[in-house]
Amino acid sequence: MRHKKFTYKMAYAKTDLFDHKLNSTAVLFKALAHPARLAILQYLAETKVCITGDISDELPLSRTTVNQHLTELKNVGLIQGTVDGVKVNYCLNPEKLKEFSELATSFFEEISRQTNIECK
Amino acid sequence: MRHKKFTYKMAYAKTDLFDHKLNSTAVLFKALAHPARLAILQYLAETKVCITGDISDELPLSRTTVNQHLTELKNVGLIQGTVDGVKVNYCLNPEKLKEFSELATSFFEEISRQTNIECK
DNA sequence: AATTTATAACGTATATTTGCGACATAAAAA
DNA sequence: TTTTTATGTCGCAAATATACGTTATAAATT
Repeated sequence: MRHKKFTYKMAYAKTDLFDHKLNSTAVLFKALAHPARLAILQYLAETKVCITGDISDELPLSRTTVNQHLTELKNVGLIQGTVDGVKVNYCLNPEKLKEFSELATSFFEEISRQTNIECK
Repeated sequence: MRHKKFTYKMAYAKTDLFDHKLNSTAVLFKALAHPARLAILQYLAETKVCITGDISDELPLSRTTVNQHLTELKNVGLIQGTVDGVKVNYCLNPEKLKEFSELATSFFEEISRQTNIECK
């Protein structure tokens, strides 16, 4: 235990106690932490044409759930949706995608720099 | 709704319905989806010397919670722990780290291939 | 105007994650 | 041997995540 000066009783969500960049990176990884969301991204990448939300026909999930995942991806900016009458055309956001890719890559590079570690 | 032939009543954890590689990738991202775990990895990378579990002194979290995060990282193979008497020396697993890095990179590349998408 | 279609929003149930204190264990030190 | 030290395990509480049905809304179609 050795004298912790932190005595919060609240549980969970202590993300504000960490470095800003670490949080951003974690948020990025969290957005990609579900196969459905990865599948959605892949689907949007394959069908170059922007596709409406009925991606649910391609996934073993209900429309509601897919919509929820879409919203999550939209919240982090990985995809965009433009309204077209009743429909919504979704597509990838290349800029954000690149930004995220670089963030992930830099994290891996940063911690992979010293590989000469021996865990005896 | 358009005629879904999926009528599971069970909620949650439908990961078995997705592609194996997608699941692996999602598991990887999930392991990195918390700032504490990222901080632990960074700490282990900085202190080249393998360090014991009292990484908790470096983080605003209790020893128990840190231990939990360490276990998660151990479960996916990102870190290793070798017993040394009462202590446990933790260190990064360079191979797994590289493997994960490549998996992430290939995913990003795969979906970033076609960037000429216009979300009109 | 009534119906269809596509989405989003709301509410709910369940599973998982996060966080922690308390206790157990075992090696090392006194 | 008693005490200290370092870890791990257990159980609990609270917050989130996941999944889905139902309902609401609004554009398009009939």
